[in-house]
Amino acid sequence: MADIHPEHAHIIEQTKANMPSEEVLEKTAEVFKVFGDKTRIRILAALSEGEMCVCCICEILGMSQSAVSHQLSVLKSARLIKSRREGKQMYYSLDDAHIGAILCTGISHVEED
Amino acid sequence: MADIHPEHAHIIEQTKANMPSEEVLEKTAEVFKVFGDKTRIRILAALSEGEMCVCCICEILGMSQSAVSHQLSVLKSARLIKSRREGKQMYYSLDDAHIGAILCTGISHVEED
DNA sequence: TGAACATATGAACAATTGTTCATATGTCTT
DNA sequence: AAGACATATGAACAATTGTTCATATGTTCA
Repeated sequence: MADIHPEHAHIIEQTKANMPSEEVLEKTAEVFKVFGDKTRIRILAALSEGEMCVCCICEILGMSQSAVSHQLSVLKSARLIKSRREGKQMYYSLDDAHIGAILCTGISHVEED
Repeated sequence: MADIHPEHAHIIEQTKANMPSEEVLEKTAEVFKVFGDKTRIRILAALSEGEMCVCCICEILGMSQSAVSHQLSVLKSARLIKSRREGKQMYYSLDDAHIGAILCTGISHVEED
């Protein structure tokens, strides 16, 4: 590992001081890890159109109920979506405004230039 | 897989029509996958304070030069950061405003409630 | 040119992850 | 209460990923 140049020392200290806590960074990485899968992104993109039941999501994605349900549970554990029961069906929706914003900005980054 | 209720049919069609292309969703998932690692999040958090050389990043993270360099190359391939050489040193910085925004919103989501 | 420095890269290994299949849970209707 | 329906969950397998170690590339200065 390279030596630390004296003129870098205070940048290092300053940056360390301004960084969010290790706990926050760890949890943030966990959240993005959940965004980092095509099936889950497709689910989130569908839900950004509005609340939806599981069978609709399966139909839109063209995937098995089991695969979708597993991913819904991952999304819910990470608090990216929330659920509501109506009779036999479960309706899912984005958890809060952050989720739509993150998704949107990510898509913009991909779509631009 | 459950049957499609008639009242759901048009929601399904509508949502399918409004979804970004498969290619965009795939690429978006790839971008978030890159955000989904603690080491890379720490690097991005450091770079959000400003441009920085590799040895500073190693020092801030307390990690080996090799591990950091590998992750920098992942971040760069995904166009989350860009680099600039100055003599023997490489300086890295966030690629564009989207990256800081995504990171920031993710951290906010974690820090709130 | 050669030595020293800063960073990059290839191979390899352990650990994590997404899907499928089978089955369980919870809800409604008769 | 039983059967049908909608969704959830456990086990298992293939595939992907992050780090380490060793070494290569590129740059400066004597």
